[in-house]
Amino acid sequence: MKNIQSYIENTFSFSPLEIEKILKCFTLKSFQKKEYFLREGQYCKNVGFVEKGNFIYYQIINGEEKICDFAFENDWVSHYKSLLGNIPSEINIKALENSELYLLNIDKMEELSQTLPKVNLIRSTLAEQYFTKSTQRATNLINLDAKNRYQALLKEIPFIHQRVPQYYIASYLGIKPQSLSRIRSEK
Amino acid sequence: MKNIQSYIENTFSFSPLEIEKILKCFTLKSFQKKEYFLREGQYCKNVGFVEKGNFIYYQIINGEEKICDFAFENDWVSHYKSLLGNIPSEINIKALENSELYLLNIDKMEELSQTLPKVNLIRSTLAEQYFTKSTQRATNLINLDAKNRYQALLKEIPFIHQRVPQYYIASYLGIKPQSLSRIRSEK
DNA sequence: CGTTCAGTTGACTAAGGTCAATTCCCGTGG
DNA sequence: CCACGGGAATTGACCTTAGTCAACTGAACG
Repeated sequence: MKNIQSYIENTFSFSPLEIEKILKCFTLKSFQKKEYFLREGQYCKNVGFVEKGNFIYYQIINGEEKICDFAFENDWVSHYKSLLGNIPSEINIKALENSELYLLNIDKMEELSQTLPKVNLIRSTLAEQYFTKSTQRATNLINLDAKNRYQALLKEIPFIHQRVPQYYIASYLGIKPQSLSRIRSEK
Repeated sequence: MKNIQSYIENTFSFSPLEIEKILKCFTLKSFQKKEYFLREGQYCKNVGFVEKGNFIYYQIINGEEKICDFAFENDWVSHYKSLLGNIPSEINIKALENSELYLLNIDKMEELSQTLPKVNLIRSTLAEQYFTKSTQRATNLINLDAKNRYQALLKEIPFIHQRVPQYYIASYLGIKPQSLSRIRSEK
């Protein structure tokens, strides 16, 4: 079965009919490695569900790519601020691997939630997930040193080293690649 | 005129009749200095609009109060995750001064948005504001040193020293009170 | 093979933390 | 009105963590 279907079945209590109705609003799109879901300056009009592959979120600051998030299978991909506020994105979201997303257009979601108010559950789950992730990241940056942030990340995404280059992981943690290398060697 | 009224008039394009309808759903509540809007473990059921006064958001971590947000006049007060997810709060929100909030119950907001769909604008503005604040905080923690974070905060809230003790400001910035004192004297 | 770029390692530096001693400020009670 | 007490803020000396700069290794790919 498709990831998106089992995700929606297991996360919300929709009837088979409702699920069918919801799934019909999504369209499948493939992304090549390094292809962009969203670029700085664009308006984000979709939320995507990662059926396969992975994506990084980053900003260019002082000429450096600063990674601010990852998305793997069963995560949602979107730039919340641009989507909700209808403003240009300050971030870039690109595929690190060949990937597949189920896309849902924001206007379509709006429309769908008229006939099926329970769809608002999806919307608030999405909001909650994004909000939780970014506050947790700030909390970790304040309360944990680099080594503990790294261990927390490994606990959250144990397979990250298999799928993301180490210098991206370091960037996400807010440290230099050299420092992450030392943390790892120190064991 | 009340802050809440001019805020809603200026932020959204509602008709006078709509505004009246919306305002009727809010109730005014006073908070004594040090009184709590929300405590760890409680379920957050309201959003509040700060008519007067100010509030801090904090978590207790390793026995220390870690400040994670402030709210002043014309800000919204709420714990988004608890409100949306209907889960107990991990944070505390308390008044630093004698304050007044206009409270809107989440179920009431739900109900109101049935008859007046434009109310969803308020909801998404709220979400956007919270999301923006927390991602900006994480971005600042990654990209700026303590001095620049302090200057960014002063730019955002120029009057903060008049209304918040310095050790709370330091906590929000993720540094020790001694360090903030040194940053200020160095100027 | 040689080029390139990720990752490692070493030596040194800088930002911020820690511990401790004052000093400042403000509310309270005599 | 003044003196006192207690918490906030400042300052100094020293320490720890992560950054910087640079050299080197190793794997991937043309």
